[in-house]
Amino acid sequence: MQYTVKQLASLAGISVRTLHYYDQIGLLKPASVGENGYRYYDKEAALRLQQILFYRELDFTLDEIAQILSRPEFDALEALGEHRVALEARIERLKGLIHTVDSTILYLKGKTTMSQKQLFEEFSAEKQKEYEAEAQRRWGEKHVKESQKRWGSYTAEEKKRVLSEGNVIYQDIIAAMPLGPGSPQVQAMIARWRQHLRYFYEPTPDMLRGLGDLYNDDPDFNANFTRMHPDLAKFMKSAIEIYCQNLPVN
Amino acid sequence: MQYTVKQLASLAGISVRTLHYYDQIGLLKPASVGENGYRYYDKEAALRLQQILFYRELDFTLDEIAQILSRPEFDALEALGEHRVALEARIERLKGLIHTVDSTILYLKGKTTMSQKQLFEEFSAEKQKEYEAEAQRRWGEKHVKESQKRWGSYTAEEKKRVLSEGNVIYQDIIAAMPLGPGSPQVQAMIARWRQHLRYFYEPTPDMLRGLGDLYNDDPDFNANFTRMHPDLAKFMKSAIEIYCQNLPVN
DNA sequence: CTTGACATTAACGTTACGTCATCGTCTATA
DNA sequence: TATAGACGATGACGTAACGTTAATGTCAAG
Repeated sequence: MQYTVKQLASLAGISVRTLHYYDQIGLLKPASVGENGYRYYDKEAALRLQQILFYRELDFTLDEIAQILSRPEFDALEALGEHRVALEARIERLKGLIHTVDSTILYLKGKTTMSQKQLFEEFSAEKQKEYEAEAQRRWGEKHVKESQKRWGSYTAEEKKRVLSEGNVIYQDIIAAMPLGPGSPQVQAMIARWRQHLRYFYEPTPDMLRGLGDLYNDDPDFNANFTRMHPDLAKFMKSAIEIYCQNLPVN
Repeated sequence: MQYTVKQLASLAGISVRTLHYYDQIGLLKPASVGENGYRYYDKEAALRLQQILFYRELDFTLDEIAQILSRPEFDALEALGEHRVALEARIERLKGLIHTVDSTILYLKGKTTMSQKQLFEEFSAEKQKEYEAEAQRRWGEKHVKESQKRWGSYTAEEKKRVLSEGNVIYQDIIAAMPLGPGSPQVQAMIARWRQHLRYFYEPTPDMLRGLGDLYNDDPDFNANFTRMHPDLAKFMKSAIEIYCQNLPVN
């Protein structure tokens, strides 16, 4: 029994174009081609198509499907195993995204907790000066001046936005604390946090470590972090340490 | 303070090309363009870029991001809410895929015996309740009550016999799959299967079709069928369809 | 003045097809 | 037998969000 493109397509619930395409990339060739150029598929081709569609539904790329079908069954098992891992990673990522969405929603709804607001204000007011003094002791004059300049050049509105972005990050980190400081999720958040710091200055790995210490040792900083979560400062420090260790050597 | 493309790009951790692209599509225009054609960004642009990157990390499309940033904050909330739902749907889908991957792995490992037992237990235990709930949504109360009554009136021994009979039918169908869903052999098995359903309720053609869909769409049913053979659910559906079409008009 | 870093635009490649557009082929019917 | 209409083919553009050359212009430093 032979199928034309239309027949096979409607049988499998796909479009004719898809069959053309699969022929084009060599994934599924017709059993024969008439001298009029028409494609004719046989049952074997139909079965191969079933396999293709099965793996396609599993979100394999057509390239991967070609690999799997060309190699013996053993490769299929291996590919499925790896694919499973990839799917799980995607789920974890999506879960993280949902969480961030949630905290952003909360923030936008103005449900910022008292503690957040406090962190907020303290950063923007005189604490900034103390912070600068502390930073100066730690990293010298140059960076501090830059920090001052950058921060001072923002309007009040902008400062508010920047600080609130920081709050979202901290809230995310708190939520991810059970996963451990070395978990990919937390490490990704640290990366985000590092990006965030650029509003203030260019952070070197050493400075990141220094901040980890600062959050623990400085009473004011420590108080702010503890207000959000009792273990946050400590957690940040170890997460930062791991983050710095995994940084490319450059 | 002005940034060149490179400066802003490395500040934000993105590529120059990305900035070019964002300019091109009008998502982020430079604050000014020199007469040499160079793009210059100011801090306002940098802040907007931060927003863009934030939403981008949340898997919003650039189109959506443009919408969100152009409308007031209220729209952002709405968008985030919808986005949350979409993310959850993606997770559910991925979970289903993982399940299918697992059963396919099991199948390829030749663990069919084990899988039969599992089908067995899941069908007989709580799954029966869920199944009834689903059936209720589909066909209303009457049939379900009848199903419950019939099924509930069997002893454990009888239930076991009925379920194992079902498994035998499915295994027969799997063996006959290469013959095609319209083959007389398979059609005879579908008739046998229909008889078998009478243990649960009186199946009308419409309900048979509904079952075909259910076996494909419901994750639990689908998982059970996929465990036996990756294509069984789809195959059942088309075989049922053919069977119903060839049914005498009464 | 040269060199090297950085800037620009243009254009193709990527994935898996959808969607015309143009044109040839087959089949049933007037 | 002429023709309409269904079906076949190929070609080419469009999609999303950039990556990647390529060719060329500009700027700061030595």
